[in-house]
Amino acid sequence: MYYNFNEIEKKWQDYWAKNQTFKAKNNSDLPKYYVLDMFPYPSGAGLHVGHPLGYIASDIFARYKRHKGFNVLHPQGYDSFGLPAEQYAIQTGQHPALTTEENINTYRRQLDRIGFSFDWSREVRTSDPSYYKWTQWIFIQLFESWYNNDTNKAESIETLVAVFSSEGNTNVNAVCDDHMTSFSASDWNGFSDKEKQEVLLKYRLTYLAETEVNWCPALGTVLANDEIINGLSERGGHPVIRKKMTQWSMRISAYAERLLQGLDQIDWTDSLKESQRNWIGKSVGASVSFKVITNGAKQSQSIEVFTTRPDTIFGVSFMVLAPEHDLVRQITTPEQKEEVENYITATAKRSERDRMSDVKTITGAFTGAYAEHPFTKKPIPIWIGDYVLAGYGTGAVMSVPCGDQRDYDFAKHFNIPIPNIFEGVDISEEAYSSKDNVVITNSDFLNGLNFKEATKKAISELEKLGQGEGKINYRLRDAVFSRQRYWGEPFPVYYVNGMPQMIDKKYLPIILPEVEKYLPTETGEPPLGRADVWAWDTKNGEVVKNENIDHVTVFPLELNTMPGWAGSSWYFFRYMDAHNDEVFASEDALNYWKDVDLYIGGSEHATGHLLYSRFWVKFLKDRGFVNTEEPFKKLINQGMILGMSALVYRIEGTQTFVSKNLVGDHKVQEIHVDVSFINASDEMDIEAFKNWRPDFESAEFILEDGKYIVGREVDKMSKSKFNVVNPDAICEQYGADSLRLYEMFLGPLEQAKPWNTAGITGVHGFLKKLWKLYLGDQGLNITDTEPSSENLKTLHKTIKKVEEDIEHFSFNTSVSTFMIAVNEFTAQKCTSKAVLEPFLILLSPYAPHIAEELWHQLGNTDSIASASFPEFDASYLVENTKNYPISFNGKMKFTLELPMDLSSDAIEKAVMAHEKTIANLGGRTPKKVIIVPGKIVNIVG
RNA sequence: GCUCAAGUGGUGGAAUUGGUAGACACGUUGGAUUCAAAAUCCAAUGUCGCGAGACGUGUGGGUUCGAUUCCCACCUUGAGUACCA
Repeated sequence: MYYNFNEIEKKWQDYWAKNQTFKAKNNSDLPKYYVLDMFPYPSGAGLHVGHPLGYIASDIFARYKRHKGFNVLHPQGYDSFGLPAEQYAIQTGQHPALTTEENINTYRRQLDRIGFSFDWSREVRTSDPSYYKWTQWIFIQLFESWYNNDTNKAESIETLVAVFSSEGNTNVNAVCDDHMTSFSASDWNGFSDKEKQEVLLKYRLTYLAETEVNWCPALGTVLANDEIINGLSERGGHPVIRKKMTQWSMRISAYAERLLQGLDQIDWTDSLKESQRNWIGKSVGASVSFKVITNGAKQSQSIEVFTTRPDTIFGVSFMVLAPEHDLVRQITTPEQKEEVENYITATAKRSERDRMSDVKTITGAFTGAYAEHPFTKKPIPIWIGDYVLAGYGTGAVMSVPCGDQRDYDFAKHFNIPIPNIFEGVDISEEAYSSKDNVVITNSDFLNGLNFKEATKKAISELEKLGQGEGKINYRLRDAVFSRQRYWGEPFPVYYVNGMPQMIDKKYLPIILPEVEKYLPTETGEPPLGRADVWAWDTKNGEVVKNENIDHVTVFPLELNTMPGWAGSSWYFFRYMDAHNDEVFASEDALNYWKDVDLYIGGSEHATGHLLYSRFWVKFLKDRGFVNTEEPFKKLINQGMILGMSALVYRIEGTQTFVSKNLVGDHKVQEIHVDVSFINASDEMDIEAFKNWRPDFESAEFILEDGKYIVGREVDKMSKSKFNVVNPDAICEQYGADSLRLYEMFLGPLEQAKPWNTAGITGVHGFLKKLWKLYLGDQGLNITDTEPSSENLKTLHKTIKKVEEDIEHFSFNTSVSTFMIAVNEFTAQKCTSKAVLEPFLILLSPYAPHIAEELWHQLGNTDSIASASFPEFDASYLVENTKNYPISFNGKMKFTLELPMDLSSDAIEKAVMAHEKTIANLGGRTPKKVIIVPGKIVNIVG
C-alpha cells in the first residue's frame, strides 16, 4: 500500500464534515477553550501559501486542546465588507455582494483542502444582514451612552438627562467635547428639543461633529489615521489631504486610560503592547493658560497650552501657535497681519507629505501679540509656526528653548533669547532636554528643586493663580466612523431638523439598498445618495419598515456607511451564538465562552482592529452586555511568509540570457520568472521558460556546467513578481499534511520567512517513512508485542518535547522531533501498538489526515480527535548510571554519576578531568555533574 | 531620532533555567539500486589542517570553572512610530 495522500485527505475531510467532528457545544462539563483566527477579507486573488500559516498554528493548538480534554471553540468567518469589492464594482458594475460571494466560495474550497478543524456551523460574514443587524444595534447603544468619569464607565444617556434636568451640567464629570458651556437645570428645562439634542450629542459615545479628516480624493472617502501610510492611503497608495467634514466619530478617547491599563492584564507580546502604548501616547504634565496682551493692553482671550515640563515655566521666552489655531486671526496685530496671512497660506499649500519630509527647515511668523507670563508678568512674544501641530494637545506650546531642541532651533533661527534655567548646564550648543540630573535656577520659587519637586510646586502655584492644573494628555484621537462608500454597513440613522435620530431597533437590520452605480453622486453625496428604494420608510414622523414599495419621503437618511473596523470589532462574540436573532449572543453563550483564550493574526492590526475591539468590548462590558473587559487573553502574531523570487539576466538588447554566476561585466536586465520553473538547486527549467511567454520562445542561454542558475530575492508574494505559490497546487502534489508540516517547519511562527517549495520534500519524505513504518506491502506492520525500553524512551521523549513545543508555540521544532522519532522507531524495528498508537495522537494536530487514516487502520472506529493526549512518564527517560566516588585534597568528597556503558578508559579520563575541575572550584560544591565521554561539565550550586 | 525584535554553516533553522554549538531539513559530493530516469536507501558535509589538533554563534570588552545564552559599548538588519510640546 502506498501513501495516496489525495485519496486519504479527501476521505477524512468528508468524514469530519459529515460527522460534524469539530462542532462545539455551548454547554459542557469540560473546561472551555476558545481559539480564534483573525478572519480574512475574501480577496479576489484567493489564498496563497502565506495566508494559512496562522490558521495551521491555531488549528494545531485547537486540536491539541481537544486531546487535552477541553471543549474547544474554533470558528471561522469572513470580514466581507471592504474596498476592493467596491472598486471592482465601480470598474465592472458587478454587485460587490456577488464578487464577495464568489471570493468566499474560493476561500472556503481552499481552506477545506487543508483540513482545518473549524466549526463551520458558526460561520459569520460581516456583510450578512443578520450579522450587521447587530453591528447597527451596537452603534445605537453607543449613541445612547455617555462616559461618566466619576463611575469610570459608560452609562445610559438617560442617567445624564436625569442629572441635567435636576441640576444642570456643572457637577457632571463626563468625557465630552471641549469648551462645554455650563448650564443649570432651569436652563436645560428651557432648552428646545433641538437644543437638548445638540447638547447631548456632545456627550454621546458616538457623535456627529465637524472634524478635520483625512480625505482621499482618489477614493472619494475619509480614512482613519491607521489607514494611512506615509501620507498615502493604505489601499491604492493615493494622496491624502486634510479637510473639514461633518462625520460620525467614536469617543474612544474616553477609554484611553483603561485601554492603557488593560494591557497589563493580557498576554500579548511586548512589542505589540508597546505599539498600543505609543498609539495611546499618554503624557503627564500640566495645562497652563496665558493671558493675551496686544499693544500693551490685556485682552479677554487666553492661550491654553499643554506641557510635560511645568518645571521649566521660567524658561519660557516665546509661545508658538499652530497656523490653524483659532486665535491666530483674533490676536494678530494690524502691522503683522500681512506676514501672518502669507505664512498661513504658504503652510496650507504645503501638503502633509511636504511638511513631513521637510522637518529641518524652520519657518514661522510673529503675530505682534504678547502673552503675559503667569508668574513674572512679563510679556512673551506669540509666534505661529508649523512645527506646532493643530491636532495635538491644544495646538499651542509654551516654548522653553533651553529645554527643548525644537524650541531651541526656532529661537536661534529668529534671534529670540534663550534664558538658561538649569544649574551648571551648558546650553550654548543645544538644548538640555533630559529630565534627570537637573536643578532649576533663575526660577524664583522653583530654584534649587529637581524635576519632580519643581513640577509639583509649579502646578500648585498655577492652581493658586487659577491659571493651570495638572493634566494628562493622550495622543489617541477619537475615531472617525463615517465612510463615503457603498460596500459597508448602513447607519441606522435619519435626520430631523438636521439632528440625527436612531431608527427604532425593531426595524433592524437596515439593509444596504441597491444603487445603479457605486460612485458618489453628482452633487458629491456618498454612493447611497443614489438609492431611491430603501427597505424602510417614514410615516407619521417615525421610520418604519415598508413592506410594499419603499421610498424615503419625509426625512433624509444617513448616506455614509460604517468603516471596515465596525464589523470586526465584535465578531468574536457572534461566533458564540451565531444564529441568534433575538440578541447578538445569548447570555448563556456569553457566560460560557466569555473571551478568546488564544487569538492568532497578523501584527498589522496592532493599532487598528486590536484597539477598536478592546474599546467596544469595554463599552459593552460597561453597559452590561458582556462580562469580559478584555476580549483576547493571549495573542500571537504570525510572521509573514514571503515569496522567493527568481531572476534571470538578459543581456541588454538581445534575447540571450546569462546564468547568474556568469553575468560578470555584461550589461543585463533582471527579469522575474515564475518560481515554479526553478528546482531545489536554483536551476531553471529552460523548456518551461521558453514556453512561458511567446517573446522567450527564441531565447538563447549562456549556461554554467550545462545549467541555467537563477538569482534569488526575497519579496512580498505578488503576482507581478511571479513568486505566488498557491496552496491548492501544494496539496495536489504533496498533500495537505505535507503543507501543514512544512509551513510549521519553515521557522518560528512569529518570524517572517521566505517560502521555498523545494524544501517540502523533506517533510513529505517523512510522511512516506511514517506510512511505511505502519503499513508494509503485506498490510499492517503493527503488532501487540511488548514495547522495548528503547521504544518507550523514544515515545516519552517525543511526548515531552511535543507537549512543551505546543505550549510554547514552537511548532517548528516539533516537526523535527517527529522525524527523529520515526527514524528511531524504524531503526528499532518497532512494531508495538502500545507505542505507535499514542504516537499518532501526538502527530494528529500537525498532520491530521494521515494520523486519522493510520488510527483507523489500527482498528479504531472513533475519530482520533476524541482520543486523549498521552501521559508523559519521566521514568522511561532515566539513564542507567553507576556511581563513582572521588575525592579532592582528601577533604571534600564527591560522587560521580557515570553512564554504565562508558569504557574504563573514558571513566578514567572523566575522573581526572573532574578532579582538575574541582581544583578550580575554590570551595564551591557541584550540585550535579554531567558526564560526556572525554569531557566533563559541572553545574555549580 | 525614539521604541521593540533579531544577528549561529552554502541555505531555513535547533540548542526553552548559563553546561557536548550546528539537532532536523534543504542543498552539495560520493556510493547502492536501475537499460535509463523518477523514487528509494547508505555515507560524507562549520572553517583551517595529510594528521594530531587548532579556530569557530555580528564586533570589542567584562562576569564565570564554563557564555549562542548574562552585563557594558559598538556595528548591521527588520518592524513599528514620529516636529507629540
